[in-house]
Amino acid sequence: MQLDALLANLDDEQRRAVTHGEGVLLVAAGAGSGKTRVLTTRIAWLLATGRARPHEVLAVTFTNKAAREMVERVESLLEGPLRGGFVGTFHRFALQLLRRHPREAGLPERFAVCDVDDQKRLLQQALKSMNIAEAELPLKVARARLSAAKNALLRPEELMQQARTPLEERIASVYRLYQDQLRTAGAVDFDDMLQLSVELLERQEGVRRALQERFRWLLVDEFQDTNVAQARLVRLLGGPRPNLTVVGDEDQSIYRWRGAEVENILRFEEAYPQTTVVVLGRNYRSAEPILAAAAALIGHNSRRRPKHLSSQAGTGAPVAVLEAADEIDEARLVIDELAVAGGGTAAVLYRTNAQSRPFEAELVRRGVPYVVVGGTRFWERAEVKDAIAYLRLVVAPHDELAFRRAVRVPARGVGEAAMEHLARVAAELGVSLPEAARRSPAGLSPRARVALEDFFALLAAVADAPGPAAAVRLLLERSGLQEQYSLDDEEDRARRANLDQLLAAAAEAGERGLDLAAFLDEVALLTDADAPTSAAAVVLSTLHAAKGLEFDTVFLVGLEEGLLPLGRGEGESDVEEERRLAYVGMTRARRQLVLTWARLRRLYGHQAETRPSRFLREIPPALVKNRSFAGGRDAFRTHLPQPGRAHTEGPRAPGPATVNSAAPPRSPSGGGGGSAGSGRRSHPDGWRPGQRVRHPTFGFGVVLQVQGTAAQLKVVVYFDRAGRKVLIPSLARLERS
DNA sequence: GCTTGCGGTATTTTT
DNA sequence: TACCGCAAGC
Repeated sequence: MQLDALLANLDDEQRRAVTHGEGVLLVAAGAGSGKTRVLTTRIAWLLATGRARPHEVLAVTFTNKAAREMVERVESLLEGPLRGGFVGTFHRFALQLLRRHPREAGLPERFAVCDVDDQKRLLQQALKSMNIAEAELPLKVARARLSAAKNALLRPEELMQQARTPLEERIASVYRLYQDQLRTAGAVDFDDMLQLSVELLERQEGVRRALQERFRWLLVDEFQDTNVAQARLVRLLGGPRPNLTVVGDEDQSIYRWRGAEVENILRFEEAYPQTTVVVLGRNYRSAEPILAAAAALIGHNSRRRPKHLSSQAGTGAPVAVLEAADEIDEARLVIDELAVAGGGTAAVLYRTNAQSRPFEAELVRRGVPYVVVGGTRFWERAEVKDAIAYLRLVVAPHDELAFRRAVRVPARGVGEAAMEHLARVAAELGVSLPEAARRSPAGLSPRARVALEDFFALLAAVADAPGPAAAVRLLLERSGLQEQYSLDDEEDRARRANLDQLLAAAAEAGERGLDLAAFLDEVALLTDADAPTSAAAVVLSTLHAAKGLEFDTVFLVGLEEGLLPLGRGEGESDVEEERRLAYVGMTRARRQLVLTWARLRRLYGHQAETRPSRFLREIPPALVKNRSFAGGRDAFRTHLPQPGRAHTEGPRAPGPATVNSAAPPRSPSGGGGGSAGSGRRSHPDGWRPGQRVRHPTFGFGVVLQVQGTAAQLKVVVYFDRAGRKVLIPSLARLERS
């Protein structure tokens, strides 16, 4: 691509960031200022000008989705594939590094990656063996503390030294024990990946040098969310004369509770004195009043660089504030308003997942398609993890955690007693737990012994299967994992279908040339099928999950003291993070922003009076159109559009009578709304949003969204009875109906 | 060793 | 209100 063309559509600031040469660059990118565009164009520019060769580029993001998007956009700019460099998440980079140098990192050759469940189980074991009661140190707290320690690069000894109270000492001891057990199991957890990578690079000069020489260009997205370990990793990779670009916005830092250090970006110039700073100050997303309101709000934070964002998205309606009687009324008001808003994408954003309920109920009642972002995600579902545990054991025969999980499901008569016996035998023989089980030692019940023999025979067969798909298919057929779920129960059928999806994912990985081990590594780092950026449905999402998305209309709901900001207004820094959260929510809106609160809210079963959020007061009245309904619902509702054309594809529509009083949220008029993968066009592969389909397990549904093409084709379907599913039509038996 | 009932507890969750 | 994790029965 021509250089001119590459730079043609950038504003001055963006261009300055993109064409910065060597050295350290901080791009302070306000909401909607074209951050991703700058990052991707910069990579393309570095390559196109010959400053960087592809294999010298290391770009890190936080999510797989962001990484994927980055690759796609760079490739489209370059009009060709991007090969040789690394674009991916911090964790993927770290895992790759550890896989390449397990010895140097002090790990066994084929170490396992343990998931959250494994982690909890190990930790629980540790707590139990130390006789620590749940009341003294709840599992959750322990996990959070250990994670925080690891993210801060503290080893058990160091944590012990820092301990001020007996409880802190206990935590440090738990940490040590947990870590020992993890190593004995030959496993690393998520936080280890980063911590061990840092240690590896600090200790092994050769490895460090090699990486520094290879990756001459580093780029980091969402720098405001980095923790100590990640910042340190970046520092080590950069070496003495880094070519480092970081992009971020402290106002959108919302993961402090997970170890993110806003200081990393606020004090970046202290850490890298030679930094050039480019401020992207033009917002291309939100209409003027929305941006002004958001700016006024975030202006109340003190831990930030003062900045000006100017709207390039034109004027629009003032921000509306709606007062509802209670949370049910809130849902009704919002969906009413949605009907009036007409056209474009829309989202309801809330602080806590529990708030989605009334909205779901109301949307179902009216037959409006909707999508809930988050919830229990595919890869976290028990049935999927059970199957994965088997596969892990095939790849790493000594994976104790996988063994413990797999052997329990389906129940085969190997329970706690047998496990304890095996653990003793393992300790005596000095072998791993699965190895002990393989030897079928004396002292087991005959039933357990036979069960174990069958179990390992199955694993051997799976191991011999050619490729991941065959392995999964064999596993599902022979293990009973599929049969343990009935065909009558709705939940169970969904579980079966999820296992089918696992098979589909394995097949897809196989097509990409991955073997079973590589497939599992990928799975370990995967969390979700893509969150929808836009769909022919209303999006319900927590504020956290909405980061990075945008919608024509946004409803930010539950603006009450105690809910947003959440909690009991303890530390001021907590309130600042809550304010950032509200800010992130507001700046998701392109054309229209509606803020709501309810006078009464049912929380944990009790209804209580609320007070409007301080955040509402922090927005100047001039920017807001207040529409309070003292008596609840009246005048406004009479403005409801008439039912009109039936929107028959509505999910869970029991019959025409209840179908539709709200217009389809993405109306055919479209307007300026159609950005990502726009919904209505018919798809070359024959699937299009709105189409009715049928699936042998899920029954009837409607296509919400079509992503990708050909073999990569995925369709998002909202099933009347099973809800939202992402399917791969080439594998799932999906039919038009 | 696996299913039923009770009580305590409640954020947010990129990997 | 709802779920989850623990304690007692088949």
